[in-house]
Amino acid sequence: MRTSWADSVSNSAAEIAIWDKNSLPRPTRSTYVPPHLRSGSISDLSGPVTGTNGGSRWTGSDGGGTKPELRRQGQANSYATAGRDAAAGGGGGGGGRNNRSGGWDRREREVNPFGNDDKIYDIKQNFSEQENSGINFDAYEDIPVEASGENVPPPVNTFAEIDLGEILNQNIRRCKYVKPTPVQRHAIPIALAGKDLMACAQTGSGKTAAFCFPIISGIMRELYAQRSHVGRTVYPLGLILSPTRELSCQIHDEAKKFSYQTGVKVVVAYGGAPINQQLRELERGVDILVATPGRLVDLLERARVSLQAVRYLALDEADRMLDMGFEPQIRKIVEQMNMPNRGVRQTMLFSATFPREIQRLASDFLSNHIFLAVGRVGPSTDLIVQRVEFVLESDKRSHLMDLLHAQRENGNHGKVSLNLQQALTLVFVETKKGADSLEHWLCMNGFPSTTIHGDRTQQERELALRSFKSGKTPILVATDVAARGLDIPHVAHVVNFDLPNDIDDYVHRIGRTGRAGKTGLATAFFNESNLSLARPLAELMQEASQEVPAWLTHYASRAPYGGNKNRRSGGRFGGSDFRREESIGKNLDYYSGGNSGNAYEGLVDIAGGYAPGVTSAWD
DNA sequence: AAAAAAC
Repeated sequence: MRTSWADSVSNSAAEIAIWDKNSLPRPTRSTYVPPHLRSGSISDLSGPVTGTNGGSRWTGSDGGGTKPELRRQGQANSYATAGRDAAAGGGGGGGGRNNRSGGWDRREREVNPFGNDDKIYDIKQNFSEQENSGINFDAYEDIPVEASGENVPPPVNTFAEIDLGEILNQNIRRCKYVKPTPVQRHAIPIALAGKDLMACAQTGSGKTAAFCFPIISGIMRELYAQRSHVGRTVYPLGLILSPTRELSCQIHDEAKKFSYQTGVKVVVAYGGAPINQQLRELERGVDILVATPGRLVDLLERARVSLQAVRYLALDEADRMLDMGFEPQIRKIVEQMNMPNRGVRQTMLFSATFPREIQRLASDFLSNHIFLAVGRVGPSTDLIVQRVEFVLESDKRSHLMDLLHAQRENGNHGKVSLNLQQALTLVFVETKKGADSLEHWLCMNGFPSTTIHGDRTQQERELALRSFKSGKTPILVATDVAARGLDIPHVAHVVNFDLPNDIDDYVHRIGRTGRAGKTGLATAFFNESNLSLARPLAELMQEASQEVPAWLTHYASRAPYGGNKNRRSGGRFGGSDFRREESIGKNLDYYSGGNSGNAYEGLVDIAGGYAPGVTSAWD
């Protein structure tokens, strides 16, 4: 039972004040409240805990030009700790809140995310290297990059140049990151400069880090960004949204590594799992919340989370988040839930694919953003070999069986490998029912498989993913729930048993292989029910220097024009800035476009005029 | 038409 004091606080003082740190006195540090005292009798906290303002400094979310500082009002029971301030200095203390005496310690020891969590990922032990050191950086040297917008900060070449501070540098070393990937080289300076960002880039090349490091660093540096709560409502400073539960988990796992010992607390919330545990986790404090939209809305409606203090918003797989199914929910979260306005918060959108319509939608959430596109790895050949085969619906199963037998006999497509390193095969189908049925059939025919789709319980989904990752069931039959973002090492083969209707989905699906500089194979079963995909698929494959079968070219040439309805934004690698494209449409003058001052491009002649609908960078 | 996402 909450005390009346707490109730009155939550009624009257729930606002997060925004003020200018330069013109207002800095609040004195609030009293630390150890976790075991928090949910209990708050009234022990000697009433108003500090605060220099009278509590009337609420100014709404009008930025007034410069980015204002978001602050808790003083009179509530803020329990921000001193840890972050010291941690931001990067030196002396050698750690964040958790290392500090009087910190969270003892009761809540931060689990070392680099430590012995190999129960889940035990297959890694069987592979020769850590994942990240396996990245083939040479392949990244010459990739094309486009960045447009005002005052684009130049890219960096090393992590040292970025100056994220010693604690983050240690985590970078622990992650075995040697040097930043292309998306990191470009995106991190942009994000650190406080700019909004729309980025097309590969997930396999460290996209998560590209938005996590700036957010963590920003929260550490910001002396005024203190963790706070009012009653049972918590106020995260960073919010990361993703379209599937598994992807949210994955981002959370990574973010925990990046934030280790920084004192920045990352919590994940998603549906299908008991909410109580997530609530407890939130109550213990949250700086960065990683969530799927549905569960977040639930938490917001229960008033267990408020977005009022959000300073950093990141949407992963942003084009999916803004497509027809998700857009209303995202709009609700971003525009109708008290989140600071664009321009006040910093917004970062990441995806491999950014159709122009989605870019236009997304610009509602952005303020004078920089558009960044990082091209695919390698100039003409690719890490993913794509094959298309004409397979009648009725022949699909036996054809798959042939492939799997051949694969089994060849080992990993001819690669010399240990038994342990058996190739993982990811099979995409159209429907949940189809997934179950194919999985059952494969198992009956001697191919240990499992399946992941939205009709399975979350427990089943997570078990399936673990079983697949570990190699216990080296075949995973999946719907599009697994198409995006999931980083599953050692997927050697992606089979599009049923092709998707949207070429972007195809791009994301095949991107589950050929990750982190490794090679992969993607096989698609094409038949007359995929006619609308013929043209974009043929174009995509041609662009990626893949062998396009004559019959596919034939279908493509006869395909109805509507096959291009999901028209991509043009440009040869991952799309280009729709603002620029629209200005081209108006006056054909490339560089006089209103929004694209000071653009730079690397290594690619953007003005070359590529057909719309062609692009080849994947997430 | 299907998939995903809350209870």
